[in-house]
Amino acid sequence: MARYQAGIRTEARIIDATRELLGEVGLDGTTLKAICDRAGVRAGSFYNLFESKEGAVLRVVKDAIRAVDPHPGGEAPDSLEELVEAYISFVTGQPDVARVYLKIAISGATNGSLGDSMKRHHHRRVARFSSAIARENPDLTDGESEARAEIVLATLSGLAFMWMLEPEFDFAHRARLAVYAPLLNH
Amino acid sequence: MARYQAGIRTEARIIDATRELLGEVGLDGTTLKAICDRAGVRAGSFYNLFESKEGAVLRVVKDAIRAVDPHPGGEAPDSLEELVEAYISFVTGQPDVARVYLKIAISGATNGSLGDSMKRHHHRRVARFSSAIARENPDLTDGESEARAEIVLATLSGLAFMWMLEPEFDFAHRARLAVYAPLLNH
DNA sequence: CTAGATTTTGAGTATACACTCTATTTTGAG
DNA sequence: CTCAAAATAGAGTGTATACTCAAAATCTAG
Repeated sequence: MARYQAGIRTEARIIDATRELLGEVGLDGTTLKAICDRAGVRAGSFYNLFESKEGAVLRVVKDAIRAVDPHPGGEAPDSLEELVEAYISFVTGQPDVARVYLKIAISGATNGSLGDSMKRHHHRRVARFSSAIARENPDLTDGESEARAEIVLATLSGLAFMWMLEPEFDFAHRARLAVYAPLLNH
Repeated sequence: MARYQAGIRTEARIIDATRELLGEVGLDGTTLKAICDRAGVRAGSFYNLFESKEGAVLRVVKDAIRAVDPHPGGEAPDSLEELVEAYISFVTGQPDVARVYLKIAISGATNGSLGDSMKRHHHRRVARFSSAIARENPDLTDGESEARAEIVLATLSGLAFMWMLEPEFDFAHRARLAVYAPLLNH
């Protein structure tokens, strides 16, 4: 009944390979053969450990979603700065996971069960940022806070996509400039 | 030697079907069968008019890229406001084409010849926005203008992605708020 | 109307995919 | 050491894909 060490190590290698591939070549490039080749495993071993390819992909994607928002309860009293810095740490500290998150956010967001999951996650994030902004700017209406939260999140996402386009793009620097400085001169 | 009307109409139907599918289900969901079914055509007719599936996809994608930036020469003396309003018109006025542009920007941007094309397009756009910002803010250094251009473009892209996630999202309103108002209170 | 060119058809090909199954090897608790 | 359970290998299955081709249908200039 107890699992053997070999199987546990193999499972980890498969998950690593899946995450790397999702970040490098996206969802449709992550074929079973590619996963098995990179993990140094045959198809039979894969299916001894996972019910389907989708199973491995979902594990990686759910981990990525969780990594970008570690307190889904919404109880953490984060400031906007903390939220922004957490996102910057996420992108710069776990680039593999971040790439998976960003690729899936678009390619899988508009259809499938993954899309619903992404939508819920997005609304949680907007609410999170919105309440932080409202806390720091008590004169704003709910709608104004939410609008600003959406704009901050859109900017961070857009900059992260630029970073994906060119890995040398200084995401952290641009993100701080965008959020902490006014967008245009006034 | 001269082409027949039937073939020209069929070609247009195939291009329309390809554009719709790319916007609805993305690159990998746009199969040859799906294109032919929607266009009311058999595979043989498709290949009488196009060299490959990629050929039809590239025509649609290049049209989409051209639609978002109608003056690639860079000679048009656009203001930032004109550039932003042009982008808003693009998203709200040609949603099909915009969806194709946004989907491909991510799913196809990191690999393949399409990726290079997208990178060049991106740099052209940054330069375009950057020179508009520099023109309107002569006290900024080149680096500062470019940074602000990247931030404006990231925000517009991010908001457009939110619009893709939920078609009811008021993209135009949020975009104007983001660009013309300071991001946070000051 | 006619004939040559264009277009359309639809069965057929090759390949890649996710996944299965059985035989074999490896593991580790007793 | 033993042996049942767990893990692995690798050939094999069915399906979907992009693409081909020869024959039939359709078009349009003259």
